[in-house]
Amino acid sequence: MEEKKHLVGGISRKTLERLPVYHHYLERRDSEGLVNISAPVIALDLQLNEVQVRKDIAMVARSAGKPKTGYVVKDLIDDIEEFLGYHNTNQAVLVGAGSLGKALLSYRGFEQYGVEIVMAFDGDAKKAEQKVGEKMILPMEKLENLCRRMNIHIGIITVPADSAQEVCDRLVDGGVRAIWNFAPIHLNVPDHVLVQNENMAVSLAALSKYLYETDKDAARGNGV
Amino acid sequence: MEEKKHLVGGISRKTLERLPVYHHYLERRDSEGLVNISAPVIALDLQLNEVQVRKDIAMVARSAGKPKTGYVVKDLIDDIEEFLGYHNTNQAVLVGAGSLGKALLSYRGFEQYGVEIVMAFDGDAKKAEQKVGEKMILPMEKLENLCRRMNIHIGIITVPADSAQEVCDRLVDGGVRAIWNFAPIHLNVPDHVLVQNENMAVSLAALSKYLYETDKDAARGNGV
DNA sequence: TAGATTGTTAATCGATTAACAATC
DNA sequence: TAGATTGTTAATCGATTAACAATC
Repeated sequence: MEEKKHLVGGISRKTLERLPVYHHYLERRDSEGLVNISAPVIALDLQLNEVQVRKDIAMVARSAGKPKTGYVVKDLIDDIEEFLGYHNTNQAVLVGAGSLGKALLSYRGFEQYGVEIVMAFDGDAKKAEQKVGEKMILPMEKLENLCRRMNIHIGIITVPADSAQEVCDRLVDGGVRAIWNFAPIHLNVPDHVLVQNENMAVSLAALSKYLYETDKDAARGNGV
Repeated sequence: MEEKKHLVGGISRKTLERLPVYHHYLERRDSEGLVNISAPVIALDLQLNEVQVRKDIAMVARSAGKPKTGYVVKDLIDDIEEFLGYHNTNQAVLVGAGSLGKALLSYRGFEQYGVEIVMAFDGDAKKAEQKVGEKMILPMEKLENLCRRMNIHIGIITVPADSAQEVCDRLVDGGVRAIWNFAPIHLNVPDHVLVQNENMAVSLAALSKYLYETDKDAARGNGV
């Protein structure tokens, strides 16, 4: 019953993380006119292990690579796109039209990955009824109802941590099955709902920590 | 020589990811007036293993927990903040004042984690010399020079993937030692530089994939 | 005291890397 | 053919979980 921890659809989380990186890399190599590519070359350029590259590719490729020549770049791109579902667009709603929320609303980049934000919700009456780009900001009251009626399955949470769990519950009530959470908080959800944490605090923590440690080492080294 | 892969300052990456989650959780419990807390309770609420919680705490806590009573909530909060360096602020620059970049510029939340964005750079002359909130957007020419002069060690990359590597190189030239990369691309950096990828494409891929798989399963189940 | 909880050592699990036969 | 590269099986490594003695 605790399946979804490491695997999403039979593929390890780590592999899933690398696929978009391969994808972008291959697109670039393709635009340079490269036709074939081998695992060792990919591994070298992306600083990965070549066996790992081969195994990742084996998870998604529909045709095998050829010894000596490697893989067909264009095929690999297609296979990754197909596997990640870049072509079947999912509609999403965003809750919390603060600065981060508005940025995501106006960000074009997501459609490339098959996700389209169609509208936003915000508890603040002043924000509601405004528009960001083409997208309406609606009052929270309409959330569950609209999600259900429009058959929306992805919710993006950009509210402060305090209200994130409540928003999460309401999204789930509205039929949302996948949640992209920008609040630095653990969300409790039913088993059938996937939570994807975009935890910026984590990244910042890692950065600060690294600088702190290296500064400390440097100070020690210098005898300062 | 390949140390920094899993560990940042002696602590495993996974533990580092959980620390901000504990931190926020403990702040909430503290605000509820809770004085002591035990690992099993934390584990239950955050859906983690209790031994894992205890080990994570052991990495950062300066005083041991007491059998039967557990840990002092306030001490734990202090210890995590101290460990993650929330108190020693690092200045950062941001490169790429598109919609995402502007959002991060105007986002208040980072200062809480010890990172302050002091200015931004953009190649577009029209954007340069504008301001977002209190923060100047400056032309790219000044990047290396200003980073050096202001002794800035964190660079945030929000340019399109095509120019990310070039921007990265220039940040490193400017003396930046930690890079927060929002472009969906692998960055090559010298050994002493830490790259933290905030790979939104990964999250979206996981979400899409999950929905696709569960829809597929449902369709199979229904015989549709 | 009895029992909940700690910290730690040992067992398990998953992901990465190495070794190698197959093949174009 | 010779050798680069594939796919796969086995070994290693790290992180998670289980087991347990110590203790308040």
